[in-house]
Amino acid sequence: MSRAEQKERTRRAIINAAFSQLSADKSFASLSLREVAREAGIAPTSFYRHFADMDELGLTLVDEAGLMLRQLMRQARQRIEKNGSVIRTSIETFMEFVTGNSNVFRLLLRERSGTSAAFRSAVAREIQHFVAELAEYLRKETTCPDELARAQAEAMVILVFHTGADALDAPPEQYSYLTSRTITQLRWLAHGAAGYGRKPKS
Amino acid sequence: MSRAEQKERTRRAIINAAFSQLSADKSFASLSLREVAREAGIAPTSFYRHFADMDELGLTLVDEAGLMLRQLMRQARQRIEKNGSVIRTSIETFMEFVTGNSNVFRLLLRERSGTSAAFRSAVAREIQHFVAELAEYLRKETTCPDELARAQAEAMVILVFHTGADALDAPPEQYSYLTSRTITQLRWLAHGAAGYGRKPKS
DNA sequence: AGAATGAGCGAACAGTTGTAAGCTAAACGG
DNA sequence: CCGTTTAGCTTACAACTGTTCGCTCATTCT
Repeated sequence: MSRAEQKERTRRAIINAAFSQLSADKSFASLSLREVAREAGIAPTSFYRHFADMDELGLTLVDEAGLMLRQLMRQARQRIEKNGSVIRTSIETFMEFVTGNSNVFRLLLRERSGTSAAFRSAVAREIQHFVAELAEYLRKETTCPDELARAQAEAMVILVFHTGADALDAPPEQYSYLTSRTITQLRWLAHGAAGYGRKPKS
Repeated sequence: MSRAEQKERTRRAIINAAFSQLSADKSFASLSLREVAREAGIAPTSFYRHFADMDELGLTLVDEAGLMLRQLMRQARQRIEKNGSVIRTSIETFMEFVTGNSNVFRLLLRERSGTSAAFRSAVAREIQHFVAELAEYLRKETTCPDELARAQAEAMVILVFHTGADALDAPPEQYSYLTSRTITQLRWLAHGAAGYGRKPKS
């Protein structure tokens, strides 16, 4: 086997080891270098051949998680074309991701407010992809001015993201309730934003 | 000095030590028992005279943080009576809390998605106080049916909470923008919920 | 006054952590 | 084919962790 090939292989082993150790009771911050190395089947010191420290690994994980999210968006678009029903399809796709890759979602959820500024901004950047894309859609589809389209998109993404977080601690029989609740909230936002030029009431 | 009195005093010293060690780069989870004891000016082993373990301390901190939040709500109500402008006053009061007690807010923000189920539900409970109170207000003030009032209140609280989180990483000159953006979002919600009986469009 | 209680302490423990130094051996480049 | 490169290893160390044990000594109770 080629050397570069083998190196990439154990690099992936490290990444996978890290992902697989994440859980409801174990955050990335509570992961130790040695633990990861052990799970990856390498000596602790070999870790350094691939990452300078745990932070570098963490940023890689966030990047990969963001990648999965973007693939998800593409998948959601396909479904929408065949299905119509933009809001419902989007949320349901997202919920499937959250429940099917809960550890990946948890990583983003936690590091969004974690102790590393670099992590926080990395997660924020991934979320902004969502917001930007949704905002563009809203600009095309509605008569919303640019600035307000963004604010609307941000609110929507926050609510959906938060619903995902709720789902992590909720029993599966509540998923459909959570989904429909969020659909209602998003419709309110869309409806409110549509019928609302500017009203400086307070 | 009475014994109980003195005990309460060092108990507070421990709590204050823990709070004061929290920061943008230091979460409760990354706090060690010895660190807290050192800051509180006691021997590590003396910690156990007051708390069974760090988790118990953490739950106490969450409770205290929740208490501060409830005091904040009361304060906001007073301001509203003198000031009118419900939405703006509420958000501004909240933002003052976030910026003035950022470490307390960060605790709630982080433990909401932390690794301890007990912490998560403790924070969720505190947030539910907000939601319940706001939902009751909406029921009185509007024609919203109960279930929808709750959904509306939840969305609003989430958005406000999230704005607080944004403020933690934003330069102070952006606070007013964040505030007005959130006001807009809340108005959309209120407006959308008001003019919306039930419309099964998708 | 005398006994009991309990907050706080120091020493010690077994465990874990990140990381440095130096070696081996296999893949590579000339 | 021989020298260089380098992924991975073992060993080692110093720092820190949570927790147990037994002691002191001021407050409290009888």
